[in-house]
Amino acid sequence: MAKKKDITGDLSTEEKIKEAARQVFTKKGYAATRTRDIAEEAGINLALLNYYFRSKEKLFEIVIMEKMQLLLGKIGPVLTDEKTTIEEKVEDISEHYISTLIANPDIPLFVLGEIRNNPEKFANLIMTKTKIVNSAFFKQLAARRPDIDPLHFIFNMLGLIIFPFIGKPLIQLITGIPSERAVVLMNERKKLIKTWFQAMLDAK
Amino acid sequence: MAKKKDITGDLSTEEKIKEAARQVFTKKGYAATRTRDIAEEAGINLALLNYYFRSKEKLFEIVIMEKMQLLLGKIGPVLTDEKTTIEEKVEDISEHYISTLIANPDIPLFVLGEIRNNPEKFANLIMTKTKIVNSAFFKQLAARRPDIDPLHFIFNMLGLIIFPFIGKPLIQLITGIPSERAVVLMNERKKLIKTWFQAMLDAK
DNA sequence: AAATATTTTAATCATTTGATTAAAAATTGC
DNA sequence: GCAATTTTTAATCAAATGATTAAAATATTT
Repeated sequence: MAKKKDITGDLSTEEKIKEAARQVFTKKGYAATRTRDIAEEAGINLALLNYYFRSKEKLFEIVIMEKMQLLLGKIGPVLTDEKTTIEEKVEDISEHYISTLIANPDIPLFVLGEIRNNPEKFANLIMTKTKIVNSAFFKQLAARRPDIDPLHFIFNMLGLIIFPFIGKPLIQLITGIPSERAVVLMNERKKLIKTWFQAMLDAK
Repeated sequence: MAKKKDITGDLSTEEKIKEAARQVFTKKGYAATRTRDIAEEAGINLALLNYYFRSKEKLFEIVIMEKMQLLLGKIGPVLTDEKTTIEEKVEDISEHYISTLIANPDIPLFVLGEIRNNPEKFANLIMTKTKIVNSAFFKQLAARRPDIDPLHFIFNMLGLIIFPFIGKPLIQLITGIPSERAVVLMNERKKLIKTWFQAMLDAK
């Protein structure tokens, strides 16, 4: 066997390809990505991509599942936790996701775009992973505000957290704010969202 | 001249192609769309697409500009209006956009995705169209809450309005709510967002 | 060091896809 | 009704793209 491991900090060929695929796929989406882009980004011969991963589709599968896990992995357990309050859940999710998204700002648009292009494909995966409607969070919201559909507050929370990352290219074009300031703003939101969410819950 | 107009309710060939292009482009994005898809959707010969519009790119240009206008056209004038209050602006934008997006739910993901893929292309267009940072809305927000960056409230407003439409495929997969109920929810938000926004503004 | 197994490369294939062309069909002006 | 113009069609092109192959290079085992 001549298996090369990632020696001396350098990545193995396989890992170089995967990392390049993460970059290119998340930035441009599946359809706009050419396998040659990935090969170039990874600095490897195009044929190696198929040697290690069989096909563009298979490589994509790996990347999208990773990113989906990153976007959806945390939410289920938190929302179904019977022991925490609404406020604790919101703060937990807010802090966790903003940190994750600062490190991976392209994920939401990427994942949501691919779901749009292929809803059937992800249906099973997502449904098993997260059952919001029967969660503790849902019941807590319904008890606190029986007059408003709990889904509204789910939308609100996710909108406050995720939208800035989706809308960033637009807002950055409109306002011209530098990306360092954008990061500062996002960090501020970690705490602010909790307060805002409470205010919305109590609004009459 | 043998110019065919859309007689007896039927569309002209040119308009049939444009309408098909709207459908396919907004649903799948530029890269994932094949000119053959559009031709098939329009029920016309593929060559007619190039006969009327020269190229896929040119046809796309028309569609994306239309949709961008729909997404961004209203916001500038409202935000720069010196005569209206914060609350009136929020209500106006909220009602207008939710109505528009119920009729065109694919627009946000489409437009934001294409901006992501080609930020330079839209830079000029967007900057001239909307200068939020010097708007009356911005100043009003800064006066009302000097302790919080007004951009946060821009994000909040747009997030509350737009996110449900972007996240709908995801939420629909997660919750399994039927799309009629989704429309009901979106209509409810028209009024609710105004209240929520006020609550966030006053939150301490 | 020789034999074997693995990895990498350059060349090439087959399909897809945006676009063109030349001829046919339909429409219009006279 | 006939000539001119416009629209539509079928066939085809050229470039792009995902994938394969056979040979070369490299690493591993004995």
